[in-house]
Amino acid sequence: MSNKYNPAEIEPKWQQIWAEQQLYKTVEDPDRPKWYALTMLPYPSGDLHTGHWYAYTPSDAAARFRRMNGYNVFFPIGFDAFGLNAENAAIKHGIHPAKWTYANIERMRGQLRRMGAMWSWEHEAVSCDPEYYKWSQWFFRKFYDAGLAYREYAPVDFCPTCNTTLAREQVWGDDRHCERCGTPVIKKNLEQWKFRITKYADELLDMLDQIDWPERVKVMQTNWIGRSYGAAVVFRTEQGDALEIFTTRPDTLWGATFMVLAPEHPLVDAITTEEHCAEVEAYKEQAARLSEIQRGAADKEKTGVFTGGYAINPVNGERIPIWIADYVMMGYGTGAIMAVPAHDARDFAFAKKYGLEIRRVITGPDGATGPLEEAYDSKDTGEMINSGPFDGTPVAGAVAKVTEWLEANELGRGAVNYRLRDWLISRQRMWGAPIPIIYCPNCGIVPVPYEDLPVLLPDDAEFKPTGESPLKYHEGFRNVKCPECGGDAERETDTMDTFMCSSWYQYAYISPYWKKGEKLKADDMPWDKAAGDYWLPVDQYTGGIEHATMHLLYTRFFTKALRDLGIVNFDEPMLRLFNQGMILGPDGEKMSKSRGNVINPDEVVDRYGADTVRGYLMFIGPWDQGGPWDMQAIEGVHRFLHRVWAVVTEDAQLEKPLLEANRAPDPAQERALERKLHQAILKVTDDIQNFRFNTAIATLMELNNYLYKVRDASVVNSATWNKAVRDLILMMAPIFPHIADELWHRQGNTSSVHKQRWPIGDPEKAREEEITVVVQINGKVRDKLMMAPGTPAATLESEALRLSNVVKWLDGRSPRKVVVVPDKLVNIVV
RNA sequence: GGGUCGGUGGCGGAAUGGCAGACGCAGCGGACUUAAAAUCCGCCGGGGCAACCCUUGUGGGUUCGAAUCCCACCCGACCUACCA
Repeated sequence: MSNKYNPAEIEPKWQQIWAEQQLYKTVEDPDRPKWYALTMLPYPSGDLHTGHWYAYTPSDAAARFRRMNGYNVFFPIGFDAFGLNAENAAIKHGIHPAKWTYANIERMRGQLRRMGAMWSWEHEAVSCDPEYYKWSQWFFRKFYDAGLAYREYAPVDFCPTCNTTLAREQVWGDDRHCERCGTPVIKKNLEQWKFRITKYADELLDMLDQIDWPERVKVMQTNWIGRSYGAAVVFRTEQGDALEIFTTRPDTLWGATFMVLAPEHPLVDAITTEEHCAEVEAYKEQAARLSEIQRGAADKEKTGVFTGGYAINPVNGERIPIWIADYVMMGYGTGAIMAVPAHDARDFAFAKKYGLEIRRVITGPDGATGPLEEAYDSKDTGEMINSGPFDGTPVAGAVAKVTEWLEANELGRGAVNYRLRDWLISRQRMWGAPIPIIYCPNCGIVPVPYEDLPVLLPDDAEFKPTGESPLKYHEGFRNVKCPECGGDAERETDTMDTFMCSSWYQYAYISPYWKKGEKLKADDMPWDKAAGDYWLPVDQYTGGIEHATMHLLYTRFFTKALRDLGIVNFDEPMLRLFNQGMILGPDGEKMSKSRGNVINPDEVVDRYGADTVRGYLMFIGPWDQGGPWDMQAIEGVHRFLHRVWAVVTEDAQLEKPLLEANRAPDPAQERALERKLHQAILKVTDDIQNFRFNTAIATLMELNNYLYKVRDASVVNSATWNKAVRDLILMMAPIFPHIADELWHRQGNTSSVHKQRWPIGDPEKAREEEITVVVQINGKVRDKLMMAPGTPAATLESEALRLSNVVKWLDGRSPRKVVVVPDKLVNIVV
């Protein structure tokens, strides 16, 4: 056995021993509290990068900590294995996506094992396995039966590079680009499958209060769902067509001097007069073209054209012109607005530009009624004017009063509007779970019967460089007999959004590939119910913030849908969430091949070992903050491990009697060490519990430095010393699992350090016997007192006033006031 | 435009109303070595010989006392956006 710390030797050794002893195998145990620790599963790109290490090793440390604290911890891992990369590789290299994917998974399993994490590998789930996607299809079928899955012809976002439609959540940024590849999306009119997530809009919003998630994720989801209260008011065109609008300001209805429709609005053609026809057509075309590129920045100059048509304002019977403009979106509200230029900035700008009437219906804060320089949009200050029966009504509370009046007069009603759209799940790609639907010329849309699941992906698909899904051209796949009439029919060739597969993986882990090879039924249970009842829901979820309005929204919806289907009996899938930050390259920029700032974790592990890499990543700073990789700073953590190794193994080799005969035990030193130890235990316990790994490691370093300081003193090999060394090893176990187990065994233990209980810090033993009390004069430190804790304020004051420095600074003046904070300070004010 | 988070030594960061800079990196000095590396010990915000003074983006405020709380502003990161 080598006496030097050699991670290359001990790390593979312990990884093998842990695997052989099935140290991390999980079984349900009703006698222990359960803890389901989940971390976002990787996409099998083929290489584990530093970001994976940054996401996974701290969550592993937290899981290990829970385990040492008596929890029965479930910490599974798997692969989100469908997706376009595999398909692109297939087109490029002519290999089937499954082959590419499974080869990558195999490689990544090896890389993941090098982290030394405590994953329950026996629960691994791979979403592209037919025994997995059989259930993804089963859920689709359940949603279809429940009316939560439907097919709709509508304008949708399409990525021309990925050759597929996208959900609204997967279109990002100002330029509306594809979340996956960055290409700006285009609009297409297509018939697509959607999930009715909007049914749960209120619940998704309101239940955010019940989960312990980071505030910024809650804010992002709140904004994304975008609930706003107001009124729906029905205007009429002169031809008599109803023209419904949504407004958050029904109190400004009397100020509506024109209306604006989105260029795509279905009534545009009906209201456009012959005279304006050419202009309107031209504008519509321009808007359509623009939306394909992009409608541009928000501060863009507003444009629009008059249709020649008029509408009747229901509250005052006024005839107002109808315009079309691209600042009104078909995808929000009804695609039509009443324009109140006096009290809406956008309408104001539009009215100014086109010379439309601006009529003030709310007074200014000072009672002003004159012409406006800019839109006045206060909901709190002012009163209504030029508003018929409401003149004189204070604007605060006016929305409710007007809404009531609208309802009483059957002109409109209170309404809630959401920004959230239904989740478009159709993807025109091959490498995904096929949507289990058959189109029959006689029977129409026919869902694949439960017992016929899964609808398998063909393994002889032909990949064309056109980027189109091979399923479309695969006769054997596409042609099918109708399950109802037995006649010739065709399968749906679109597959499901991969976010569908990752919406339920936390359940798949419970019993991976449940009912393997069995036929499914409508009333099946997708996992072992008893195991699910024990483990669910997830107690702690960790992962990146980039999924705030995608995966994290979808999986919440999914769980609510499952609850309504009677499959789960809770409302929220993940009770706590923590978002780690992003690890950056040494230059402080996002790691990327093109920047050449990528740190390859394999190489760093080769050089320093997994424990050092784990510890370094956790030592950089707060986990949710991320930060740049520092080539040199990692040495500090590595050095720390060497120093721990040295002090522990040297001590073990000493084999000297408990205390050398010529040295008397020094109770003061022993007490000091004991105090330091218990302070460290309390601090490290609190820190790890709250994911503050950086300060936890700093505390371990401090304790180790202290051991160095006292190692030549008479405490060495005393019971106090041995306890300190033992607890240091225990506290290192979650973050540095390999070196901890090695040192633990070298201390003579035979059972793994990872089966031990976390040390308990005793606040009594951690307490200082003497406290430095700062003595200030006018808030400036002038002297210090060493006092016993709990010394009464009066004593502190009189002691402080006797200090020579204090006497000198007072210079004969008498204190005006003395502030005493026991155990902290005395502040003398003159 | 709106929202969220942040701004502390040469660097990563600690301290969330009570001694600013824990811990680590880099740097400096010393021990060991023929020498270097490694290791160990010490120093390490700025000014000043010193007593002391200055110092947490800027300016105000609250307080006996502010990096921490409040107001205004500047800068940065992320999210979001003609949302009616």
